[in-house]
Amino acid sequence: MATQKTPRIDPLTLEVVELIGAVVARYHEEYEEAAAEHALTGAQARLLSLLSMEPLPMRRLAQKLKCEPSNVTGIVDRLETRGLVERRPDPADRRVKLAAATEEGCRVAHGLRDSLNFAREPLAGLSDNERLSLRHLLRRMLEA
Amino acid sequence: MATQKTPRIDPLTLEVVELIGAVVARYHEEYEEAAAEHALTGAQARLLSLLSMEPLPMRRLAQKLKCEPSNVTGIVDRLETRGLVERRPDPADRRVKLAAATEEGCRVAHGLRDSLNFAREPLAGLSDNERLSLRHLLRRMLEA
DNA sequence: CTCACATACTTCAGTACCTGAAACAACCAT
DNA sequence: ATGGTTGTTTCAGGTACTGAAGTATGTGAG
Repeated sequence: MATQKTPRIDPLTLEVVELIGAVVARYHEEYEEAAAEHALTGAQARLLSLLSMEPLPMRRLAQKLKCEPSNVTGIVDRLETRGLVERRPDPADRRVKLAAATEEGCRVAHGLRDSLNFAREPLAGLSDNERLSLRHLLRRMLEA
Repeated sequence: MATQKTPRIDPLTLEVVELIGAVVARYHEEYEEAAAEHALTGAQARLLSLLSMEPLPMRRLAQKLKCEPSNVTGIVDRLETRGLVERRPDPADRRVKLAAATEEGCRVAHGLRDSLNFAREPLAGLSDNERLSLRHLLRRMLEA
């Protein structure tokens, strides 16, 4: 177990991994860029996007963002200061605070989604058939 | 221009974008996880991986990481404190400091690459033909 | 050669993000 | 009622990042 590292490096797999890395890098780049256009950080944009669908307790936000609840407090604080998010009491449980996007917050979230042109640009060059097989392959990768 | 947002949302494209988002999320998750196993942050892991190929001036590192040079100083500082990276003078230009992975740094970088199992797990379920067409599609996406 | 300008790196102040521990309030089971 | 659990916040500590200022070195025009 000591001498044999990366037993057989299938060159095809290696290249695919590299390509995925490139896609990931590009996706992130464009996401941060789109967020910055709306004066949001990446974390703020992700959180606001979640809230634009439905209000969520802080706890759930932390789970979805895969971080500690204490972290969410700060991000929501900053968004609340800017009037994009508000905290509402949960009628069913007085411990819980529901974070919800304000009307303005929803507008910003939609603008963000629209300017997230990673959708159009790189996918535009693909035919419908190519998109179909891409969908199939990505699904298979993710179900593993 | 006010009423008509996201003119026609091709559902197929939308789903593919969503799937790419999921792949990106998963990739990042696993990358950070692999880095953490070696007591590295994501930024440190990326920088160390670059240096494990060849020594680079701080300036080049900033370009590759798409951040300010002043930021690289701090990351290299932390890695240098742990003996994973060292600063060498550039014989050709005394202004330049070449950051280079130490022997220990190279070991950690290789360990990182090995434990980056996003390669094996999700791609393992794909046949060679599927990998080939995935490669083709990713290439086409990136060349745009 | 010298002077002005550009380049490479660092330092510093300021912000955001993130974690883990501790505090607090509210829920819930016994 | 009591004791344990859960949801949120606060705080301390650390990393990441930017932009401005500072230092040292290279370089080109005169």
